[in-house]
Amino acid sequence: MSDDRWEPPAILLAVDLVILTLRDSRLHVLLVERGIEPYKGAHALPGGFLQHSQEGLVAAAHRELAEEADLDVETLRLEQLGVYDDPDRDPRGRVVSVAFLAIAPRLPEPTAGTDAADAGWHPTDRVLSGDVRLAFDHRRIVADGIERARAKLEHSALATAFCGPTFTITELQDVYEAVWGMPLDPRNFYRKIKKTDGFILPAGSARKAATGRPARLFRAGPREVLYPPMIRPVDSPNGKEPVQ
Amino acid sequence: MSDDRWEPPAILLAVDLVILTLRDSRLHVLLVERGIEPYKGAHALPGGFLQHSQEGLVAAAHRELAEEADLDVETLRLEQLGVYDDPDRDPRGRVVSVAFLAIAPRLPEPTAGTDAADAGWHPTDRVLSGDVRLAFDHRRIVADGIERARAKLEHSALATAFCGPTFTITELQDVYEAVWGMPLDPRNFYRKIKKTDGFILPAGSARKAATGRPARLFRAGPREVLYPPMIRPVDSPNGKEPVQ
DNA sequence: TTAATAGTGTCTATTAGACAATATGTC
DNA sequence: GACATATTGTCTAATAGACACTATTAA
Repeated sequence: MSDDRWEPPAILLAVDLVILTLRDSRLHVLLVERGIEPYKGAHALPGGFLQHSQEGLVAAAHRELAEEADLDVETLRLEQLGVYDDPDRDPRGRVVSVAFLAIAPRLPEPTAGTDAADAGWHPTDRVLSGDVRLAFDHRRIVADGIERARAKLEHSALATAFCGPTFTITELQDVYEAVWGMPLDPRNFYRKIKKTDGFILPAGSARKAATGRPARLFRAGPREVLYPPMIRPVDSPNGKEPVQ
Repeated sequence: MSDDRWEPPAILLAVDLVILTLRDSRLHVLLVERGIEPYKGAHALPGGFLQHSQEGLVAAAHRELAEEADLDVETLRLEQLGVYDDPDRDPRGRVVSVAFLAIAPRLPEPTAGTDAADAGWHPTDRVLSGDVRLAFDHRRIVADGIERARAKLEHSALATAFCGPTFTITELQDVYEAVWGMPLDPRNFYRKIKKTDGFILPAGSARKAATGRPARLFRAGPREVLYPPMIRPVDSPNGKEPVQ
């Protein structure tokens, strides 16, 4: 610990938010355009410093999201993603940032707030590929957030958080396909979802049909943890052969 | 973000360490006896404040571990466990703590360092049950660390980190049984482990036998991610609580 | 009717789980 | 020999994956 004359180090605490949503069956992340230096004009995750010593991290995250993107944030469930503390990650000095992850259903285009020149959804693949360049270490944070979402889709009912209050099983499959980045067999998916007790519940009668048979509607069920889990087809994990 | 006359809040950053090991087939956690207020004399996780503004979190964790428990810490791989930021968690003021998790093979009894009156291994069940009371919110942190270890045993080769350089399959099973807290069938376990390519590699010939047939020796293989995963028998699909 | 999507059924290869049988050491 | 633990084998129920088939709407 410390002796009595020890001087607390000057370290700033910040929060960064990875907000993911689905638009046109593609995974998108919420980015702002930075209005101040450093990285002025560059894209970045919403976020900022804790404002006073009693402010909680989650409270700060909600505040920044409201300030920068004017999103209705009450319904978002923030989950701790990790701490980013590379001493050189911010040119202003030592900034330790706690990243949060949240999943949003289809939301209206956010309006720019005060601090950020612009806020909007960007396809995650354009961020990961480097086509959209992010300030600080935010690309890494986005990558970590996506990987977390992929993993959580396997073991939790997180997928329903991407959907509105009611949804079809095909819409739910769209979520899995977009986040996992791979196609799934609709028939096996349907069977697996319906056999997982408490994952989804019937919600009224059928609806929707630009064409084809109308789909039944469901809503999120009480089950949070999926057991057995949804299985993410092997893309190429750590060197396992397709078949022995 | 901030305007130019904004005063940085006085927030202290700390690290806490959950070091788990196996002793007599029971899961143990490393605790120190606090030598200073608050909670002087109580058990607590090793940890402490960042000492200067350029010190990294992992570096601080290593330093504290060396100071307080005099453990050879070079081989420990620290993994971020989470951030604990309840404004009331420390009576001295606002202390935000980053917890790390590490798994240690059987280690010698640690010797007390300078800051801590005593350091030693304590069975985790006595911590979780409340028989051993911890300072601050450290009981919660230990619980989170154990749950993380349980989950990681399913999908990673973490179990080998509990073992020495070489081990038998039965010893590996002991790890799973102790961390998961449930018995496993040795024959099915044996088959499952051996069919997972790259999990373990043969290491010399047989050895060890107080009684019974000598077991073959193995060492950790290159595989880090287990696919398909080890399956934790369902005893209660305990839900994960949302991060506050 | 056709087109298009929703939903069901069926077969097969794999595997988790239960547990018998055999191997190899010490006493 | 008895005993204890390690290792292999075998049977069965469950299920992921592939895919044919039926159902229900709009045009």
